[in-house]
Amino acid sequence: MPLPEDEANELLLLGLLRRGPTHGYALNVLIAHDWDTCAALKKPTAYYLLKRMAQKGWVTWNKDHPARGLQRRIYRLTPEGEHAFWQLLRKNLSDYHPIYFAGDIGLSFLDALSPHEARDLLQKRLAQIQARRLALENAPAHAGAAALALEHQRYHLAAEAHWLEHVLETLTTYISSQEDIHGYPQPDSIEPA
Amino acid sequence: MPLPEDEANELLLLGLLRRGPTHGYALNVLIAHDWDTCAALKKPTAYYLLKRMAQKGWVTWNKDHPARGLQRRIYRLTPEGEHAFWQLLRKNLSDYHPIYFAGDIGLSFLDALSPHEARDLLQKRLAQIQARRLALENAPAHAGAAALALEHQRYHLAAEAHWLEHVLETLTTYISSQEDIHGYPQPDSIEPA
DNA sequence: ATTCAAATAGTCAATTTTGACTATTTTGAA
DNA sequence: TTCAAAATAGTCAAAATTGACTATTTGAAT
Repeated sequence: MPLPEDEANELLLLGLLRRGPTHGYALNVLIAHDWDTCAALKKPTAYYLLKRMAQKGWVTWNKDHPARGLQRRIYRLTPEGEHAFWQLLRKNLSDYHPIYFAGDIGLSFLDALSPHEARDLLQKRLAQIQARRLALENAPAHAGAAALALEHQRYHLAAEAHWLEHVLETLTTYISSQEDIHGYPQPDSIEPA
Repeated sequence: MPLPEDEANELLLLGLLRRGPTHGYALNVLIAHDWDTCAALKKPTAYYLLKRMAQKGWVTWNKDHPARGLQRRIYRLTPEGEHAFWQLLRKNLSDYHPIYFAGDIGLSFLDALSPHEARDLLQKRLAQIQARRLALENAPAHAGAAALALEHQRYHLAAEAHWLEHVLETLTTYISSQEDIHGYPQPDSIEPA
């Protein structure tokens, strides 16, 4: 039983090969350009998966013999690969793939820091989210295929920004209440000896 | 330069050890119970990371000698480990960690299916999201620590559900318009030979 | 004509991850 | 008390992942 991401990556490669026989470089460039928002598939991993799918009989390759230029492998889908594509697509669409937020670990230990420092750090995080949102707004609308994925990523980032803003509001309110009590701002926490 | 998830997992282990010396089993049970919504850290990986952090001088362990019961390692934080905790915490909080949705790969190839089948499959996905939301609503509010992470996961799942509902609405509208044109529902697509 | 950068096409060693496994101790039911 | 299941504590071989590397070809500037 492979991981869900593993299956998704295989699905991506099969889906791209379904458009027609392709060589490895084109696959990797396409993934890095048009799927950069939803796939973290590095080049060596792509070649590894292609080899593995070849063993499963889903893809084959043959060397081309260009009159000029580098010799290279032309990968193509087999009928079994076409079948696998449909199965993986149906599974991918019908399953929910849980998300783990690496950033939530830090939030779990937020109370180890002073509210002031926590707020400053999270504001940096929020700025990065907003920068990413801006970048995606200005991104050229990837024709058809990845459009839904792009819309999803935008929607997600908007939700992330809203949620972080809410957290920051809570923190700021707390800081204000502390200032009221003590009459002066709290110093930043120093790492205990 | 380690991966962000890697750093987050180290941060988690350090943060737990910061509460006091602990043996491996307790760490793993805690992670599986209280951090299951934000960390995908398996037992062998946890032991691997503990060993690696021991090499970095961040943690040490000594065997205990219980009068009865299994002998086991008691892991504890070194001063260097305490220092590393602060560094990793600050980095984790101030950085945004991009998310890759495995489910977006399938969405990119949605047009390979009939709108009818696509709708049915995505409705299954939505049902799973709603089930997970319900489970999290009824989850016992993990005391303090992971509360923010839980809130985040809830917020995220609500956004996911809303977005999928929007996609499904678009699909359904499209299906209706097709029915208007043809006067009868489209048959489910058959996998091409 | 030469040279330097970029595009093309992958490979490999080292690291990371995990499913499956071993082994002992405690608990609780019959 | 006896036996089985669950809790406890970790290990290991196999698989997956990737940073860094090699090597050739093309394009463009000089």
